[in-house]
Amino acid sequence: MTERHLLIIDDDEAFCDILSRTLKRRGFDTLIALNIGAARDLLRNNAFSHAIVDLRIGDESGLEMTRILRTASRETRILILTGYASIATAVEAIKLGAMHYLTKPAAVDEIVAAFDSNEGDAQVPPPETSPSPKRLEWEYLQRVLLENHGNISATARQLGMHRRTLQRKLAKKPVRH
Amino acid sequence: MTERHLLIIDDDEAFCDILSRTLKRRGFDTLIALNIGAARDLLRNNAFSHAIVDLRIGDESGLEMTRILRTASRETRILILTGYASIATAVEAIKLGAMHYLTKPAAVDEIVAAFDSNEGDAQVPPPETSPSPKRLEWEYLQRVLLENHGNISATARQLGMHRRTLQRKLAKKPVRH
DNA sequence: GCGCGGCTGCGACAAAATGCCACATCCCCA
DNA sequence: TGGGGATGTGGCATTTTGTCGCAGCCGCGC
Repeated sequence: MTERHLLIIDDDEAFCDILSRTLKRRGFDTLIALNIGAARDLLRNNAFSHAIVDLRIGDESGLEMTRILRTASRETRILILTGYASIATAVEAIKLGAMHYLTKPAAVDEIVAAFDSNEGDAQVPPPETSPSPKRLEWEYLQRVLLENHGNISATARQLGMHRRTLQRKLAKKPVRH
Repeated sequence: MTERHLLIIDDDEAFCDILSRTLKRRGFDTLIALNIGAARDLLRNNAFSHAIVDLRIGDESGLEMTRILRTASRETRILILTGYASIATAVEAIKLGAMHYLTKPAAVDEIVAAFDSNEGDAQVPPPETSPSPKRLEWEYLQRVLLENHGNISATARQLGMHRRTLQRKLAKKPVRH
């Protein structure tokens, strides 16, 4: 495997840490930047073959970050990974040269698969099995619930779902697969 | 104004007619194709500077149509316009060379603006609100479906859900928020 | 102490979604 | 011409929702 220097740009430090650690086990050599300034500094002294960027880096824009990465190197494989996904930003990101656009939550396998797709055009077959929609939803609910400090009513409002329904979903155990 | 030859590919004839008439008033010289075959025929004898393509042309794929258009001419400004919008297909379409991706219903002004807009000077802010679980699921289904090249049975297996259920979910239009 | 607003858990019931089986087509031939 | 797989659809039995309503708690200001 060739060198895989990966830069993760996301303002969520805990998320970065976990992602970084996991990807290191997968053979990536990762660095983290919590904002665009930090990323710029790292770019001065490093060349990255891969990058994962969040759309919202604090109050900064991941699209701007993408532009910077692209300017620094046309070789970098840029992956957008965000909880604030929209079609408009996806379109923009791809135009800017991002190679893929995933929404949180996403399995690490999916991230790696996205990076590997088209690499030397050896097509990666789709995984045998992916998380079920139920599983994805459960993780998502947990994440938003955390954002709302465990407030069920607020979470339900934010998600546009009925509080009763959210309660019931949370009461259930996560589906395995 | 330079010549604006526009090809509309959509299986909804009424929609095509209205759109065509409106855009003619805006100075476009439009032709309509209700399916890929018809579009192919028109491409044999015409060169188009612009194209609007629906993602679901009957049971055919707008992505496939985009590929064909791109092959026919690298100059054509291709706009995807669909009621079944998803991030996965948007990413794919832009990679294939579409210049923009709008969701139905879209104002004619938006369409024209999209055609006229030049390179990504667009400032797209990420959304404030989180997507509803339904929306997230829709996006996910579309993504996996694309991975499986549109094979519904395979997608259902991969996701561990019933094929019938997947069919039904796909048949529905995506929820807005 | 008291009322108010917001959050929470939960029962009940109708409406909608899902799981599951069956069948008729198609299409392809790795 | 056969077999295997994919697809579209109809018809149920089950589950899961959407919605209301009600009661209990808690923090806060008067």
